Amino acid sequence: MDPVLAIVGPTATGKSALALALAERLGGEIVNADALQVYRGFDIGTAKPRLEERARVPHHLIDILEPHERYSAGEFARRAREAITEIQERGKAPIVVGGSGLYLRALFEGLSPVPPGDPEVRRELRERLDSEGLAPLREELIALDPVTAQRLGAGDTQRVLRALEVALVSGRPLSAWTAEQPFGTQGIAVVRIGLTLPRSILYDRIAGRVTQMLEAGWLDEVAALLRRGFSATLPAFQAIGYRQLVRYLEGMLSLELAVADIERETRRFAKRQETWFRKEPAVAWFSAQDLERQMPGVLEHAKHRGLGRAYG
RNA sequence: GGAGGUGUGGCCGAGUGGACAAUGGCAGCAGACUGUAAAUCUGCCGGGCUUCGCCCUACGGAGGUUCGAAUCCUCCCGCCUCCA
Repeated sequence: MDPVLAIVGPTATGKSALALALAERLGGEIVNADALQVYRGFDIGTAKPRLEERARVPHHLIDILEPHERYSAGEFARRAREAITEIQERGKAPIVVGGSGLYLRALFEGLSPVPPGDPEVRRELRERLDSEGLAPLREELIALDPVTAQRLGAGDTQRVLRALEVALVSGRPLSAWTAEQPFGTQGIAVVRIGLTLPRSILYDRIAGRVTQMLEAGWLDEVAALLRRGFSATLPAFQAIGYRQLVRYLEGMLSLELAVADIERETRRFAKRQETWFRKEPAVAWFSAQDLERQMPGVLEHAKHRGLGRAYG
């Protein structure tokens, strides 16, 4: 079986556009590797491909969940594998597109088989965090899983809670699970194409895109979601932009400050994505400044790396 | 012309005699990341070094007081407000 093509890179570089062009040229189908485009109703702020674009090429793993439903790297990897298999059975080329590094790693390298968490335990930990603070929880983690505790930053709330949850639910430390079957032991073959831009250009694009999103009715979108009764504390509402616009709608923040914050957080996010993908193995980087002109190089690279059958 | 205020590192902004190369934020740079990942977290950020430390230059400018000054005094320069 041919390897799977993956388009990676920071936000606002045009990954979706490139994927669409490639899919049309090659008779491919797109598998979305984005943590937020899965949610119905989160459209504008997630830069979700438009319906018209999705009509041109099949897109998978978009609009598959309601905003209150839970998604995760593992869930993504399972669904993406299914989608890839189906696409290949149809004789089409799967093209995975997304900027969520962990999700892509989960798909292509496989997560360690850590047992599922327990919502009840998670809720209790959350409550303890609110009442006692992080320090005692961290102490407990040091007792239950010193290896992981050592590894984590003292203030890393999210990971401390997660590690504690695993240890409490499974009776084994997270470090034991991951040691047993580390990343990479159940991977699938992939050819990675990376899109990149000089910082200054990328930052300009980010600012421009925020403006465009607002003009396209982003505020109405957020207001509509809240009106439907979805809690602003849902993970989906913690996404960049959504959390700021919620605060604006609640009168806690001026629109001007909200926009500035959205741009800033998006820039920082893009930087984090670059850091992640930079160390990712065998990414072939292409300039995102003129995607059309990059096509031949991208196709050539894909062919070289074993995508001959579908791309020949 | 008179009265008052103010001048801090790329920017904003704390600091009013020693613990100050100077809180914090922004901007910038680098990094971590195993099921919430658009999340969560970390480091650097005046200059130079042999970088858990040392040296130099620094808080508008010049002097002064003091063992010691971003912090007090004097003069000068810039900016702001009010009165004329």
